Amino acid sequence: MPKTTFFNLPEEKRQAILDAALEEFAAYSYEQASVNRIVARSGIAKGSFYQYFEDKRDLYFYLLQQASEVKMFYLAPHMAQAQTQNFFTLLRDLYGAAIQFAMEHPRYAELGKRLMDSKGSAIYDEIMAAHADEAIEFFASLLQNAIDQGEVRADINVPMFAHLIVSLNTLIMAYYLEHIARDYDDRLLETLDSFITFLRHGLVAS
Amino acid sequence: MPKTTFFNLPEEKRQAILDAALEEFAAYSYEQASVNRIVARSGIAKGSFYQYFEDKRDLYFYLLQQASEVKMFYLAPHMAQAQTQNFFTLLRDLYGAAIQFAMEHPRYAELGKRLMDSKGSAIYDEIMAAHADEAIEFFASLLQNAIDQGEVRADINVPMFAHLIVSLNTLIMAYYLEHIARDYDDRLLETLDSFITFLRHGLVAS
DNA sequence: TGGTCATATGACCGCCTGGTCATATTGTAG
DNA sequence: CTACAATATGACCAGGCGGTCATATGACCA
Repeated sequence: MPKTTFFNLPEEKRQAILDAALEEFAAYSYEQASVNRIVARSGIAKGSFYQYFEDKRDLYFYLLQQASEVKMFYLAPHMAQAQTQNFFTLLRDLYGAAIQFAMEHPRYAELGKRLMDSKGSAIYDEIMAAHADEAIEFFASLLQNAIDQGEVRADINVPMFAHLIVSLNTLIMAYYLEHIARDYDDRLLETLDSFITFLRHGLVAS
Repeated sequence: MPKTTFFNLPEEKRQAILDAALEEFAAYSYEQASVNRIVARSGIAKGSFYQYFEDKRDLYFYLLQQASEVKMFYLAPHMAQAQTQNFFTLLRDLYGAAIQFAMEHPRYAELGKRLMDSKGSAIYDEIMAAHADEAIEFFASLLQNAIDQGEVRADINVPMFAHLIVSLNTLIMAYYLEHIARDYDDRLLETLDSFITFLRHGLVAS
Protein backbone atom coordinates (compact mmCIF):
# COMPACT_ATOMS: atom_id res chain seq x y z
CA MET A 1 0.00 0.00 0.00
CA PRO A 2 1.20 3.54 -0.79
CA LYS A 3 2.34 5.50 2.28
CA THR A 4 0.11 8.10 3.89
CA THR A 5 2.30 10.82 2.39
CA PHE A 6 0.98 9.78 -1.00
CA PHE A 7 -2.64 10.11 0.05
CA ASN A 8 -1.92 13.55 1.56
CA LEU A 9 -0.84 14.79 -1.85
CA PRO A 10 -3.04 17.29 -3.69
CA GLU A 11 -5.49 15.39 -5.88
CA GLU A 12 -3.97 16.73 -9.09
CA LYS A 13 -0.44 15.62 -8.31
CA ARG A 14 -1.56 12.24 -7.10
CA GLN A 15 -3.46 11.66 -10.32
CA ALA A 16 -0.48 12.76 -12.41
CA ILE A 17 1.65 10.12 -10.72
CA LEU A 18 -0.96 7.42 -11.11
CA ASP A 19 -1.47 8.32 -14.76
CA ALA A 20 2.24 8.18 -15.48
CA ALA A 21 2.56 4.88 -13.66
CA LEU A 22 -0.44 3.37 -15.40
CA GLU A 23 0.95 4.37 -18.77
CA GLU A 24 4.26 2.73 -17.89
CA PHE A 25 2.79 -0.53 -16.60
CA ALA A 26 0.39 -0.68 -19.54
CA ALA A 27 3.31 -0.40 -21.96
CA TYR A 28 5.83 -2.63 -20.18
CA SER A 29 5.74 -5.76 -18.08
CA TYR A 30 6.35 -5.36 -14.36
CA GLU A 31 10.02 -6.27 -14.70
CA GLN A 32 10.64 -3.97 -17.64
CA ALA A 33 8.68 -1.03 -16.35
CA SER A 34 11.03 1.69 -15.16
CA VAL A 35 10.68 3.77 -12.01
CA ASN A 36 12.96 6.33 -13.64
CA ARG A 37 10.55 6.79 -16.53
CA ILE A 38 7.60 7.04 -14.18
CA VAL A 39 9.16 9.81 -12.10
CA ALA A 40 10.36 11.63 -15.23
CA ARG A 41 6.89 11.53 -16.79
CA SER A 42 5.11 12.60 -13.64
CA GLY A 43 7.62 15.35 -12.93
CA ILE A 44 8.58 14.29 -9.43
CA ALA A 45 12.02 13.56 -8.02
CA LYS A 46 13.23 10.01 -7.69
CA GLY A 47 13.47 10.44 -3.94
CA SER A 48 9.86 11.57 -3.75
CA PHE A 49 8.73 8.37 -5.36
CA TYR A 50 10.09 6.45 -2.40
CA GLN A 51 8.37 8.82 0.01
CA TYR A 52 5.08 7.79 -1.59
CA PHE A 53 5.62 4.07 -2.23
CA GLU A 54 7.54 1.30 -0.51
CA ASP A 55 8.93 0.25 -3.85
CA LYS A 56 7.97 -0.41 -7.46
CA ARG A 57 5.95 -3.45 -6.43
CA ASP A 58 3.89 -1.40 -4.00
CA LEU A 59 2.74 0.93 -6.76
CA TYR A 60 2.13 -1.93 -9.18
CA PHE A 61 -0.09 -3.82 -6.79
CA TYR A 62 -2.00 -0.67 -5.97
CA LEU A 63 -2.72 -0.10 -9.66
CA LEU A 64 -3.76 -3.72 -10.13
CA GLN A 65 -6.12 -3.48 -7.23
CA GLN A 66 -7.67 -0.30 -8.59
CA ALA A 67 -8.07 -1.88 -12.01
CA SER A 68 -9.75 -4.93 -10.57
CA GLU A 69 -12.14 -2.80 -8.54
CA VAL A 70 -13.17 -0.85 -11.62
CA LYS A 71 -13.60 -4.03 -13.61
CA MET A 72 -15.72 -5.59 -10.90
CA PHE A 73 -17.96 -2.56 -11.13
CA TYR A 74 -18.75 -3.63 -14.68
CA LEU A 75 -19.06 -7.33 -13.99
CA ALA A 76 -20.87 -7.37 -10.65
CA PRO A 77 -24.38 -6.55 -11.94
CA HIS A 78 -24.22 -9.52 -14.30
CA MET A 79 -22.60 -11.85 -11.79
CA ALA A 80 -25.51 -11.15 -9.48
CA GLN A 81 -27.77 -12.77 -12.09
CA ALA A 82 -25.80 -16.00 -12.04
CA GLN A 83 -28.59 -18.01 -10.44
CA THR A 84 -31.45 -16.82 -12.59
CA GLN A 85 -30.05 -16.18 -16.07
CA ASN A 86 -29.53 -18.71 -18.80
CA PHE A 87 -25.88 -19.74 -18.89
CA PHE A 88 -25.15 -18.58 -22.41
CA THR A 89 -26.97 -15.30 -22.01
CA LEU A 90 -25.05 -14.64 -18.83
CA LEU A 91 -21.81 -15.45 -20.58
CA ARG A 92 -22.64 -13.02 -23.35
CA ASP A 93 -23.38 -10.30 -20.83
CA LEU A 94 -20.15 -10.94 -18.92
CA TYR A 95 -18.04 -10.92 -22.08
CA GLY A 96 -19.84 -7.77 -23.18
CA ALA A 97 -19.24 -6.08 -19.84
CA ALA A 98 -15.55 -6.97 -19.98
CA ILE A 99 -15.25 -5.43 -23.44
CA GLN A 100 -17.13 -2.37 -22.27
CA PHE A 101 -14.67 -2.06 -19.40
CA ALA A 102 -11.73 -2.38 -21.78
CA MET A 103 -13.11 0.29 -24.09
CA GLU A 104 -13.79 2.77 -21.33
CA HIS A 105 -10.60 2.03 -19.37
CA PRO A 106 -8.08 0.97 -22.02
CA ARG A 107 -5.08 1.54 -19.76
CA TYR A 108 -6.47 -0.68 -17.03
CA ALA A 109 -7.29 -3.29 -19.63
CA GLU A 110 -3.75 -3.19 -21.02
CA LEU A 111 -2.40 -3.49 -17.51
CA GLY A 112 -4.36 -6.68 -17.03
CA LYS A 113 -3.42 -8.04 -20.42
CA ARG A 114 0.23 -7.35 -19.71
CA LEU A 115 -0.06 -9.32 -16.49
CA MET A 116 -1.76 -12.24 -18.22
CA ASP A 117 1.10 -12.28 -20.74
CA SER A 118 3.61 -12.62 -17.90
CA LYS A 119 2.98 -16.28 -17.19
CA GLY A 120 6.15 -17.75 -15.81
CA SER A 121 7.40 -14.57 -14.19
CA ALA A 122 7.82 -14.36 -10.43
CA ILE A 123 5.25 -11.59 -10.08
CA TYR A 124 2.59 -13.52 -12.00
CA ASP A 125 3.06 -16.60 -9.87
CA GLU A 126 2.83 -14.53 -6.73
CA ILE A 127 -0.40 -12.84 -7.78
CA MET A 128 -1.99 -16.07 -8.91
CA ALA A 129 -0.93 -17.79 -5.69
CA ALA A 130 -2.66 -15.03 -3.75
CA HIS A 131 -5.83 -14.96 -5.86
CA ALA A 132 -5.93 -18.68 -6.66
CA ASP A 133 -7.57 -18.14 -10.03
CA GLU A 134 -10.83 -16.84 -8.66
CA ALA A 135 -12.18 -16.30 -12.16
CA ILE A 136 -11.75 -19.95 -13.08
CA GLU A 137 -13.45 -21.06 -9.88
CA PHE A 138 -16.36 -18.77 -10.64
CA PHE A 139 -16.84 -20.07 -14.15
CA ALA A 140 -16.42 -23.66 -13.02
CA SER A 141 -19.29 -23.32 -10.59
CA LEU A 142 -21.30 -21.52 -13.27
CA LEU A 143 -20.67 -24.39 -15.65
CA GLN A 144 -21.58 -26.99 -13.06
CA ASN A 145 -24.76 -25.13 -12.37
CA ALA A 146 -25.59 -25.01 -16.07
CA ILE A 147 -25.02 -28.74 -16.33
CA ASP A 148 -27.34 -29.35 -13.39
CA GLN A 149 -29.95 -27.19 -15.09
CA GLY A 150 -29.60 -29.24 -18.26
CA GLU A 151 -28.35 -26.26 -20.24
CA VAL A 152 -24.92 -27.69 -20.88
CA ARG A 153 -23.78 -31.19 -21.81
CA ALA A 154 -22.87 -33.25 -18.77
CA ASP A 155 -19.96 -35.10 -20.38
CA ILE A 156 -17.51 -32.22 -20.43
CA ASN A 157 -14.39 -31.73 -18.32
CA VAL A 158 -15.63 -28.85 -16.18
CA PRO A 159 -12.27 -27.44 -15.00
CA MET A 160 -10.92 -27.53 -18.53
CA PHE A 161 -13.84 -25.67 -20.02
CA ALA A 162 -13.91 -23.22 -17.15
CA HIS A 163 -10.30 -22.48 -17.96
CA LEU A 164 -11.23 -22.18 -21.63
CA ILE A 165 -14.09 -19.80 -20.99
CA VAL A 166 -11.85 -17.47 -19.02
CA SER A 167 -9.18 -17.50 -21.71
CA LEU A 168 -11.76 -17.03 -24.44
CA ASN A 169 -12.89 -13.89 -22.70
CA THR A 170 -9.51 -12.22 -23.11
CA LEU A 171 -9.18 -13.69 -26.61
CA ILE A 172 -12.46 -12.37 -27.94
CA MET A 173 -11.86 -9.05 -26.22
CA ALA A 174 -8.44 -8.63 -27.80
CA TYR A 175 -9.73 -9.66 -31.21
CA TYR A 176 -12.69 -7.33 -31.11
CA LEU A 177 -10.66 -4.33 -29.97
CA GLU A 178 -7.80 -4.91 -32.40
CA HIS A 179 -9.64 -6.01 -35.51
CA ILE A 180 -13.20 -4.81 -35.36
CA ALA A 181 -13.64 -1.62 -33.39
CA ARG A 182 -11.76 0.30 -30.79
CA ASP A 183 -14.74 2.34 -29.61
CA TYR A 184 -18.32 1.50 -29.01
CA ASP A 185 -19.85 0.12 -32.12
CA ASP A 186 -23.02 -1.82 -32.87
CA ARG A 187 -20.88 -4.64 -34.21
CA LEU A 188 -20.19 -5.52 -30.59
CA LEU A 189 -23.53 -7.22 -30.01
CA GLU A 190 -23.33 -8.87 -33.39
CA THR A 191 -19.83 -10.21 -32.68
CA LEU A 192 -20.80 -11.38 -29.22
CA ASP A 193 -23.91 -13.15 -30.49
CA SER A 194 -21.99 -14.92 -33.19
CA PHE A 195 -19.43 -15.97 -30.65
CA ILE A 196 -21.98 -17.22 -28.16
CA THR A 197 -23.71 -19.13 -30.94
CA PHE A 198 -20.39 -20.84 -31.50
CA LEU A 199 -20.10 -21.70 -27.82
CA ARG A 200 -23.61 -23.10 -27.92
CA HIS A 201 -23.70 -25.00 -31.16
CA GLY A 202 -20.13 -25.18 -32.44
CA LEU A 203 -18.96 -24.65 -35.97
CA VAL A 204 -20.50 -27.62 -37.72
CA ALA A 205 -22.99 -27.00 -40.52
CA SER A 206 -26.42 -28.15 -39.45
CA MET B 1 22.76 -16.02 -38.63
CA PRO B 2 25.58 -17.28 -36.39
CA LYS B 3 29.06 -16.66 -37.79
CA THR B 4 31.04 -19.42 -39.51
CA THR B 5 33.25 -19.65 -36.43
CA PHE B 6 30.25 -21.02 -34.58
CA PHE B 7 29.64 -23.75 -37.12
CA ASN B 8 33.33 -24.70 -37.05
CA LEU B 9 33.04 -25.48 -33.35
CA PRO B 10 33.22 -29.09 -32.22
CA GLU B 11 29.73 -30.56 -32.14
CA GLU B 12 29.79 -31.00 -28.38
CA LYS B 13 30.68 -27.41 -27.59
CA ARG B 14 28.19 -26.05 -30.12
CA GLN B 15 25.42 -28.09 -28.54
CA ALA B 16 26.41 -26.97 -25.05
CA ILE B 17 26.01 -23.35 -26.14
CA LEU B 18 22.68 -24.00 -27.86
CA ASP B 19 21.40 -25.90 -24.84
CA ALA B 20 22.36 -23.11 -22.47
CA ALA B 21 20.81 -20.51 -24.74
CA LEU B 22 17.60 -22.50 -25.19
CA GLU B 23 17.28 -22.90 -21.46
CA GLU B 24 17.70 -19.16 -21.01
CA PHE B 25 15.22 -18.11 -23.70
CA ALA B 26 12.74 -20.72 -22.51
CA ALA B 27 12.88 -19.26 -19.01
CA TYR B 28 13.01 -15.54 -19.85
CA SER B 29 11.56 -13.28 -22.50
CA TYR B 30 13.94 -12.01 -25.15
CA GLU B 31 14.47 -8.72 -23.33
CA GLN B 32 15.06 -10.34 -19.96
CA ALA B 33 17.22 -13.17 -21.17
CA SER B 34 20.84 -12.51 -20.23
CA VAL B 35 23.88 -13.08 -22.42
CA ASN B 36 25.95 -13.17 -19.25
CA ARG B 37 23.95 -16.10 -17.91
CA ILE B 38 24.18 -17.91 -21.22
CA VAL B 39 27.97 -17.67 -21.38
CA ALA B 40 28.29 -18.60 -17.72
CA ARG B 41 26.12 -21.67 -18.15
CA SER B 42 27.81 -22.80 -21.35
CA GLY B 43 31.28 -22.20 -19.91
CA ILE B 44 32.56 -19.90 -22.63
CA ALA B 45 34.00 -16.41 -22.32
CA LYS B 46 31.86 -13.38 -23.00
CA GLY B 47 34.15 -12.41 -25.87
CA SER B 48 33.73 -15.83 -27.46
CA PHE B 49 29.99 -15.37 -27.59
CA TYR B 50 30.48 -12.42 -29.90
CA GLN B 51 32.84 -14.42 -32.06
CA TYR B 52 29.99 -16.85 -32.64
CA PHE B 53 26.99 -14.54 -32.89
CA GLU B 54 26.42 -11.01 -34.15
CA ASP B 55 24.48 -10.24 -31.01
CA LYS B 56 21.83 -11.62 -28.67
CA ARG B 57 19.18 -11.20 -31.37
CA ASP B 58 21.19 -13.31 -33.80
CA LEU B 59 21.19 -16.26 -31.45
CA TYR B 60 17.54 -15.80 -30.54
CA PHE B 61 16.39 -15.81 -34.14
CA TYR B 62 18.52 -18.84 -34.87
CA LEU B 63 16.86 -20.74 -32.04
CA LEU B 64 13.41 -19.65 -33.15
CA GLN B 65 14.11 -20.83 -36.66
CA GLN B 66 15.32 -24.20 -35.41
CA ALA B 67 12.25 -24.56 -33.23
CA SER B 68 9.93 -23.75 -36.09
CA GLU B 69 11.68 -26.27 -38.36
CA VAL B 70 11.28 -29.00 -35.78
CA LYS B 71 7.65 -28.10 -35.22
CA MET B 72 6.95 -28.13 -38.96
CA PHE B 73 8.35 -31.64 -39.04
CA TYR B 74 5.45 -32.65 -36.79
CA LEU B 75 2.78 -30.62 -38.56
CA ALA B 76 3.70 -31.09 -42.22
CA PRO B 77 2.35 -34.64 -42.65
CA HIS B 78 -1.07 -33.49 -41.47
CA MET B 79 -1.02 -30.23 -43.38
CA ALA B 80 -0.46 -32.24 -46.53
CA GLN B 81 -3.87 -33.82 -45.93
CA ALA B 82 -5.62 -30.47 -45.90
CA GLN B 83 -7.46 -31.06 -49.16
CA THR B 84 -8.69 -34.56 -48.46
CA GLN B 85 -9.36 -34.79 -44.72
CA ASN B 86 -12.48 -33.73 -42.94
CA PHE B 87 -11.93 -30.32 -41.34
CA PHE B 88 -12.48 -31.38 -37.75
CA THR B 89 -10.44 -34.52 -38.06
CA LEU B 90 -7.61 -32.52 -39.55
CA LEU B 91 -7.85 -30.03 -36.73
CA ARG B 92 -7.65 -32.80 -34.18
CA ASP B 93 -4.57 -34.22 -35.88
CA LEU B 94 -2.89 -30.82 -36.03
CA TYR B 95 -3.61 -30.05 -32.37
CA GLY B 96 -2.38 -33.52 -31.50
CA ALA B 97 0.81 -33.08 -33.47
CA ALA B 98 1.45 -29.74 -31.79
CA ILE B 99 1.06 -31.32 -28.36
CA GLN B 100 3.30 -34.20 -29.39
CA PHE B 101 5.91 -31.65 -30.44
CA ALA B 102 5.62 -29.83 -27.13
CA MET B 103 6.01 -33.05 -25.17
CA GLU B 104 9.07 -34.20 -27.08
CA HIS B 105 10.68 -30.76 -27.30
CA PRO B 106 9.52 -28.95 -24.20
CA ARG B 107 12.25 -26.29 -24.41
CA TYR B 108 11.33 -25.38 -27.95
CA ALA B 109 7.69 -25.26 -26.95
CA GLU B 110 8.45 -22.96 -24.03
CA LEU B 111 10.47 -20.75 -26.35
CA GLY B 112 7.46 -20.35 -28.60
CA LYS B 113 5.09 -19.80 -25.70
CA ARG B 114 7.39 -17.15 -24.29
CA LEU B 115 7.32 -15.38 -27.65
CA MET B 116 3.53 -15.54 -27.85
CA ASP B 117 3.38 -13.99 -24.40
CA SER B 118 5.49 -11.05 -25.59
CA LYS B 119 2.72 -9.30 -27.52
CA GLY B 120 3.48 -5.62 -27.50
CA SER B 121 7.24 -5.97 -27.34
CA ALA B 122 9.41 -4.73 -30.19
CA ILE B 123 10.76 -8.18 -30.95
CA TYR B 124 7.29 -9.71 -31.21
CA ASP B 125 6.11 -7.04 -33.61
CA GLU B 126 9.18 -7.50 -35.73
CA ILE B 127 8.73 -11.27 -35.98
CA MET B 128 5.04 -10.99 -36.73
CA ALA B 129 5.70 -8.32 -39.35
CA ALA B 130 8.15 -10.69 -41.03
CA HIS B 131 5.92 -13.76 -40.86
CA ALA B 132 2.61 -11.97 -41.26
CA ASP B 133 0.73 -14.49 -39.16
CA GLU B 134 1.17 -17.37 -41.54
CA ALA B 135 -0.65 -19.70 -39.18
CA ILE B 136 -3.78 -17.57 -39.23
CA GLU B 137 -3.74 -17.39 -43.02
CA PHE B 138 -3.46 -21.14 -43.18
CA PHE B 139 -6.37 -21.77 -40.87
CA ALA B 140 -8.46 -19.12 -42.61
CA SER B 141 -8.11 -20.88 -45.94
CA LEU B 142 -8.79 -24.19 -44.22
CA LEU B 143 -11.95 -22.75 -42.73
CA GLN B 144 -13.07 -21.28 -46.04
CA ASN B 145 -12.49 -24.61 -47.67
CA ALA B 146 -14.53 -26.36 -44.99
CA ILE B 147 -17.35 -23.89 -45.56
CA ASP B 148 -17.27 -24.55 -49.28
CA GLN B 149 -17.45 -28.27 -48.57
CA GLY B 150 -20.45 -27.72 -46.35
CA GLU B 151 -18.63 -28.97 -43.27
CA VAL B 152 -18.75 -25.67 -41.43
CA ARG B 153 -21.50 -23.08 -41.07
CA ALA B 154 -21.25 -20.35 -43.72
CA ASP B 155 -22.37 -17.51 -41.46
CA ILE B 156 -19.19 -17.23 -39.41
CA ASN B 157 -16.59 -14.48 -39.48
CA VAL B 158 -13.76 -16.46 -41.05
CA PRO B 159 -10.78 -14.30 -39.97
CA MET B 160 -12.07 -14.17 -36.41
CA PHE B 161 -12.49 -17.91 -36.11
CA ALA B 162 -9.18 -18.55 -37.84
CA HIS B 163 -7.63 -16.37 -35.16
CA LEU B 164 -9.55 -18.28 -32.53
CA ILE B 165 -8.48 -21.68 -33.81
CA VAL B 166 -4.82 -20.68 -33.67
CA SER B 167 -5.14 -19.34 -30.15
CA LEU B 168 -7.12 -22.36 -29.04
CA ASN B 169 -4.24 -24.53 -30.16
CA THR B 170 -1.85 -22.93 -27.69
CA LEU B 171 -4.58 -22.83 -25.05
CA ILE B 172 -5.47 -26.49 -25.20
CA MET B 173 -1.80 -27.39 -25.42
CA ALA B 174 -0.94 -25.42 -22.31
CA TYR B 175 -3.92 -26.79 -20.42
CA TYR B 176 -3.20 -30.38 -21.32
CA LEU B 177 0.47 -30.17 -20.41
CA GLU B 178 -0.07 -28.27 -17.18
CA HIS B 179 -3.17 -29.95 -15.82
CA ILE B 180 -3.54 -33.36 -17.36
CA ALA B 181 -0.24 -34.97 -18.32
CA ARG B 182 3.27 -33.86 -18.98
CA ASP B 183 4.29 -36.99 -20.85
CA TYR B 184 2.55 -39.17 -23.36
CA ASP B 185 -0.67 -40.43 -21.93
CA ASP B 186 -3.76 -42.01 -23.41
CA ARG B 187 -5.80 -39.15 -22.03
CA LEU B 188 -4.42 -37.11 -24.93
CA LEU B 189 -6.75 -38.60 -27.52
CA GLU B 190 -9.64 -38.45 -25.10
CA THR B 191 -8.98 -34.78 -24.34
CA LEU B 192 -8.57 -33.92 -27.99
CA ASP B 193 -11.75 -35.69 -28.97
CA SER B 194 -13.74 -33.95 -26.29
CA PHE B 195 -12.30 -30.65 -27.41
CA ILE B 196 -13.03 -31.26 -31.08
CA THR B 197 -16.55 -32.31 -30.17
CA PHE B 198 -16.90 -28.91 -28.53
CA LEU B 199 -15.63 -27.18 -31.67
CA ARG B 200 -18.15 -29.16 -33.72
CA HIS B 201 -21.24 -29.06 -31.60
CA GLY B 202 -20.64 -26.53 -28.85
CA LEU B 203 -21.53 -26.90 -25.21
CA VAL B 204 -25.30 -26.94 -25.35
CA ALA B 205 -27.15 -30.00 -24.11
CA SER B 206 -28.82 -31.74 -27.02
C1' DT C 1 61.88 -22.94 -35.67
C1' DG C 2 59.36 -19.03 -37.13
C1' DG C 3 55.36 -16.98 -39.19
C1' DT C 4 50.51 -16.61 -39.98
C1' DC C 5 45.89 -16.93 -39.18
C1' DA C 6 41.75 -18.47 -36.61
C1' DT C 7 40.09 -18.62 -32.12
C1' DA C 8 39.68 -17.71 -27.05
C1' DT C 9 39.68 -14.51 -23.31
C1' DG C 10 38.11 -11.32 -19.61
C1' DA C 11 38.84 -6.61 -18.37
C1' DC C 12 36.49 -2.84 -19.67
C1' DC C 13 32.87 0.60 -21.60
C1' DG C 14 28.65 3.37 -21.27
C1' DC C 15 24.23 2.90 -19.87
C1' DC C 16 20.38 1.72 -17.16
C1' DT C 17 18.28 -0.42 -13.06
C1' DG C 18 15.87 -0.17 -8.22
C1' DG C 19 16.78 1.95 -4.18
C1' DT C 20 19.07 5.23 -0.41
C1' DC C 21 20.10 9.28 2.11
C1' DA C 22 21.86 13.68 3.64
C1' DT C 23 20.27 17.98 2.78
C1' DA C 24 17.04 21.66 1.43
C1' DT C 25 12.49 23.43 1.28
C1' DT C 26 7.99 24.18 2.88
C1' DG C 27 3.98 24.44 6.09
C1' DT C 28 2.37 25.23 10.49
C1' DA C 29 1.88 26.07 15.33
C1' DG C 30 3.51 28.78 19.36
C1' DC D 1 10.16 35.24 14.40
C1' DT D 2 11.18 30.62 15.96
C1' DA D 3 11.02 25.87 16.10
C1' DC D 4 9.70 21.64 14.65
C1' DA D 5 7.89 18.32 11.68
C1' DA D 6 6.52 16.94 7.06
C1' DT D 7 7.89 16.78 2.51
C1' DA D 8 10.85 17.38 -1.63
C1' DT D 9 15.17 16.69 -3.89
C1' DG D 10 18.88 14.73 -6.87
C1' DA D 11 23.48 13.06 -6.25
C1' DC D 12 24.86 8.72 -5.33
C1' DC D 13 25.24 3.45 -4.73
C1' DA D 14 26.01 -1.34 -6.11
C1' DG D 15 24.84 -4.30 -9.55
C1' DG D 16 23.39 -5.87 -14.02
C1' DC D 17 23.02 -5.13 -18.91
C1' DG D 18 24.71 -5.73 -24.13
C1' DG D 19 28.66 -5.15 -26.47
C1' DT D 20 33.95 -4.15 -27.58
C1' DC D 21 38.77 -4.89 -27.98
C1' DA D 22 43.64 -5.57 -27.12
C1' DT D 23 45.90 -9.46 -26.08
C1' DA D 24 46.84 -14.44 -25.42
C1' DT D 25 46.55 -19.02 -27.03
C1' DG D 26 46.67 -22.65 -30.23
C1' DA D 27 46.86 -24.94 -34.78
C1' DC D 28 48.87 -25.41 -39.13
C1' DC D 29 52.30 -24.71 -42.76
C1' DA D 30 57.07 -23.40 -44.45
